Amino acid sequence: MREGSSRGVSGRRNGRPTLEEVAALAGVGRGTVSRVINGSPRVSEQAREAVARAVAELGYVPNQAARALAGSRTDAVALVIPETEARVFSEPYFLDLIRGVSAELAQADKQLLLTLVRTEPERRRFEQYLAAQRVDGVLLASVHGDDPLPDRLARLGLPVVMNGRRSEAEPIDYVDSDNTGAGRAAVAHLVGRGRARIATISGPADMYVARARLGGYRAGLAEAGITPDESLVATGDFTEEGGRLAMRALLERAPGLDAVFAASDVMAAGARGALREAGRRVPEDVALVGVDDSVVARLMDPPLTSVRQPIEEMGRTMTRLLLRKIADGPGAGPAAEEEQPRVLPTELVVRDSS
Amino acid sequence: MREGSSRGVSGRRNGRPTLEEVAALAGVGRGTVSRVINGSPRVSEQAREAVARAVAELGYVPNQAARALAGSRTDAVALVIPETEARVFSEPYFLDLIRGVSAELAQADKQLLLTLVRTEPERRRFEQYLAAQRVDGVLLASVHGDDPLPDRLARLGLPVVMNGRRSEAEPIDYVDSDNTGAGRAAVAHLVGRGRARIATISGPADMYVARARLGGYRAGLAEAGITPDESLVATGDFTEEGGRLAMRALLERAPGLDAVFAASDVMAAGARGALREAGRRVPEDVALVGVDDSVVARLMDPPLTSVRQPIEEMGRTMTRLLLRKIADGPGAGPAAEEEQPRVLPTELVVRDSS
DNA sequence: CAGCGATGTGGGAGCGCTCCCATTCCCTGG
DNA sequence: CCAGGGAATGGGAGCGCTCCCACATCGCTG
Repeated sequence: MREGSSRGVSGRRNGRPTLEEVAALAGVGRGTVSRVINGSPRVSEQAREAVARAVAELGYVPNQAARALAGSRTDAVALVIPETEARVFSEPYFLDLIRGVSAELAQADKQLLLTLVRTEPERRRFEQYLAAQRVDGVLLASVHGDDPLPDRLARLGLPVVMNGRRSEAEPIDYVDSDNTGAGRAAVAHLVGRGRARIATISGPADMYVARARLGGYRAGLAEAGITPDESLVATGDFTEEGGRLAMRALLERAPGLDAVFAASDVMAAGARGALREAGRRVPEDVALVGVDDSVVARLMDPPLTSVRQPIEEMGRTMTRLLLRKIADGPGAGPAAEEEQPRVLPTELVVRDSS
Repeated sequence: MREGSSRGVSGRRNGRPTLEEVAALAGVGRGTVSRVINGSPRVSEQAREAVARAVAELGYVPNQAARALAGSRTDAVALVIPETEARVFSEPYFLDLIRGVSAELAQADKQLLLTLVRTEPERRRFEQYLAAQRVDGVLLASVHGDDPLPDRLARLGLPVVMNGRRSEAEPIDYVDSDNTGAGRAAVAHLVGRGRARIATISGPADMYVARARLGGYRAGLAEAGITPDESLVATGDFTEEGGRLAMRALLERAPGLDAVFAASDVMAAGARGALREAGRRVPEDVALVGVDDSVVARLMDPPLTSVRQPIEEMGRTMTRLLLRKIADGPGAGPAAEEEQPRVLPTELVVRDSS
């Protein structure tokens, strides 16, 4: 009698209870149930308890679609990974990033919509999704120097936070790791190991991350009072093969080098191959340092000294920043500078290669 | 005049055009627009064109929430990765899987909802999400032998497809790689290389994938007419350290072994370390074969012979299967046996370790 | 030429919420 | 003792779609 008749209001397709039914069972109105569900303070203790009981008894879970429609918010956030540029980073990078984002979103009870866009059509389709108001905000990973997407999204009024930046003066909110510091730390370490002819294998010059690490390398040399030598600078494309080729070029140009700072572990792995070919021992003849501290570094022979980035933490931080922007509502502009650290510190992990 | 007045029907929060407005501009009814949008054949060519023009002019994109609410389907699919068991697989595994799933979903214009569940509370929360009808179906990765989740979901009436199975007689739809074949191929290769005392480092016995690979190893020996020797079988936990310990145990028990089939690349890496400690050369003294063909295999010294799984293809196949189940509607039962291959072939990649 | 099914169409009736206004009730101060 | 103002509440009015029924309209058949 307590419920029964009021329950089967209509021949519902699926048997899930609705807010209305919870209200009936709790003996209150729809509004009150909604308030309880959404944690409004304007509810009596008594009503709150009655509703809680009814929710438990019916196993009520609010219908997300209805919420989104009525409230024009989705409680979902998109993480966009342009797959074309995925190999830029050593392999586990994205999984770590996803892990951080996912954990932080789960905590806030938001959904993660993962979007790998590899082709232009997929990209267009993705913009359609955004237009269909499927997400409250967007996280952008691995943004290239001239990518127009971030600005386009921002202009749409959609909150956006990027992982990494496109240039020094990035107008859009971002979270990055201290790439300059990474280069400096690597060089300082090598200098401390008594190396003097320190080369570097940099990434493509059109990527900020590559320029920053190269800048750190130069700064490190300057701090150690070492005269820079451009023949010690080679460029790779963040792939293993690129690292191998760059290393060969370096050995040819500057056979006297005694250390190499590679801007990624994967390039370091390539470089290691080239060194082996050339009969140079690591670390005896040439010390080697990479960036990322990925599996690759641990598995190399000898294990690679590498500068670790707090990837998962970047994911978490990005997500916090985005959620804050979403909560602040539209027109709030970029988040205040101080609120969150935008550039996270890196850390040198010393192994046997240096 | 053509539109104008009929447009600003209400002081809408956000300026996106609605189906109603498209209908007005096209000079047809709401129903017709809906039919055109959803590709119904019951529309005259003339109406279809008028609607198409109006859609283009207004830049109309259907509101997903409204669609989901009215149509009780979400056009989204969840991929669940239990993070606790993530290390079971070599690192790039999940990214490859995600890649395959994502590509296939994008093609079908569905959204990917990625859910990493690592803790019990997160898991419960996830079940809540499902109850909130946020997805049309679920893809489950890395399912453990006694995981009740698949059955629970299936009982909820939610279409489910798993990656891998829990046992030989898996009642729920799955896509797996030919783990038995992987073991057989590895052993056949080693036999072909003239090895006779072939050991194996298996995974935990409560995981089907481990049992299957071990079964393949045994079958391979039988096919080669080699008498099995249980002292040549050790068990690891799919980690590097586990591989190392297992290898040490094997060397102790069966010093005369001349080859090892490790059930994962990562365990092979651990085994390689133990072999080095023991002064055994690879491949001269002991030939080594792994499974996964991951980065790890390529970077080992010497590069590791490994059995490749078509991970991305598994992701694609799972997704196709799930989409089909969703399209077939509830109560359609498990998909017909023949429609899709459930067990994808593996492939031996020979490198210098054997 | 009436009669019928096939085909195209418009629009009502929801889907299950949130928003917000109106109402009720109770406590305060004058 | 009554006006006035909060606090708690009920419920109407949508949100933008899909579903489906009812209503043309057409070309056939017998």
